[in-house]
Amino acid sequence: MARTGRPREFDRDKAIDAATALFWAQGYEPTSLTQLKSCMGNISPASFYAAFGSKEALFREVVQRYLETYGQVMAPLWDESLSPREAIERTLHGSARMQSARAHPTGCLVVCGASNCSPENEPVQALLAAERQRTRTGIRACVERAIANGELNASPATDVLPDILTTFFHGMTCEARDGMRPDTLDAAVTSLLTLWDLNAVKRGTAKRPKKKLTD
Amino acid sequence: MARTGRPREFDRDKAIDAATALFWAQGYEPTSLTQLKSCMGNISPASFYAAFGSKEALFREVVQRYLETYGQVMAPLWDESLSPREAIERTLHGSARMQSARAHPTGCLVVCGASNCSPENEPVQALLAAERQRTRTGIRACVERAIANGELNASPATDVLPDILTTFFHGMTCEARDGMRPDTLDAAVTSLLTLWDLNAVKRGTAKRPKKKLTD
DNA sequence: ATATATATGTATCAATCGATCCGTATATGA
DNA sequence: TCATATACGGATCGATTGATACATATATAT
Repeated sequence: MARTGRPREFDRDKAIDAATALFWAQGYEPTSLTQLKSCMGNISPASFYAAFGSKEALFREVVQRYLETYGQVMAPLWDESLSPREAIERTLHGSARMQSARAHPTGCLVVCGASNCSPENEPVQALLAAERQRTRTGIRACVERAIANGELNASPATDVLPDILTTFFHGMTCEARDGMRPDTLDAAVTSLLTLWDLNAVKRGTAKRPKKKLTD
Repeated sequence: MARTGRPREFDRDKAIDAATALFWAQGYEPTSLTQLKSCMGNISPASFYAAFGSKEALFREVVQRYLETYGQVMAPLWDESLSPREAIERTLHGSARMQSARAHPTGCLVVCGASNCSPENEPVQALLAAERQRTRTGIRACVERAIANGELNASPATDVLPDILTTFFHGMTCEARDGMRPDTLDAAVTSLLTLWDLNAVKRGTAKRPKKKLTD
């Protein structure tokens, strides 16, 4: 049964998409209610607050939407049907291309969405920090699974491999924002994964590139 | 000869240091004049504007100060008395420890000082972006010098090496801000540099670690 | 002593911030 | 038809933003 009351005159989903683009490009704090209402189709303050509650509540919906769409480039991290190497590879390549694509703001909303924040908006910071931590955990789990699988050697190098991958991953936001091209970022990912292969257990059927590692 | 007029009642240098800490921790836009005046010793608006001109002008002085102090961890990049490998190594290790030190805000001011910015403050963004570009150029120059010196092979892997190093370098800000410990970040740098050594030209006197690469 | 130059304290500016109130419009349910 | 529920337009809230005005205080220069 349809909901009672006067129907909304704007598309709530499209409004969230528009807000996502704005928050993604500018970050949480610099994005004003005026800008938001404007990009959502010049809706009134009353409509805004009735539909979303507050700026922070809208941002939380935006993050949720982002994670369900663009953020799905990270999904391979938690897909245990993939080999750990493939999971990492797909995640990094996918993220590199997504973050540097020109169809939307560059970089990662989770990394740069609230990187400059007043103390009063610490909860917003914390929301994104928790999500970044989830990524770290996912990357580390892949490496540990590879060690458990016998795909990677256990060694000091594989101990720090998650930190390297994570640091590089988070650095892509800065590079993409500063204009690095998708192909360039993608090639960097490919080469970085040499660090994985260096520590791969050598077998007849090992997943190693056919070309020389250094080429 | 001493300057005419009533002398300033606060220490301009210390005020800039205090402002640096604040801008570093919060970023340009979220840092208010009220906070700045407060941390500078409760100076008045008149004193502030007489001494610094504007919030943006102060920020430019702060960036200058930062580059001359903390930012000097990057100096090896342009020190041609060092081998390229040493220059990169010292820069990354020094930056890793500086950015994660607890004596001051974590991360790099140049990376995160204006990462969330309204369109109206684009010049501030541009100031830091130009500095980041300078870093990229410096890193690339080191790699190219190493190739010219014969320390590194010219190859697709060395072509993308600057991009990998730069991306990792810029990612350290996120990791440091999220609490990564100095030793951890430092160890990641050490391991990342394996990518350099993989492409080092092999000679009897080559600068290669004595231990196995993967350890 | 007087002029000049700079700094300070206080009050205040216009603009914008996120958010709320109120009267009205438009839908459904009984 | 009338009650209920939701959305809308527009005015406005108090707080804060970066910045300025003006009178006064304190130094040097002549």
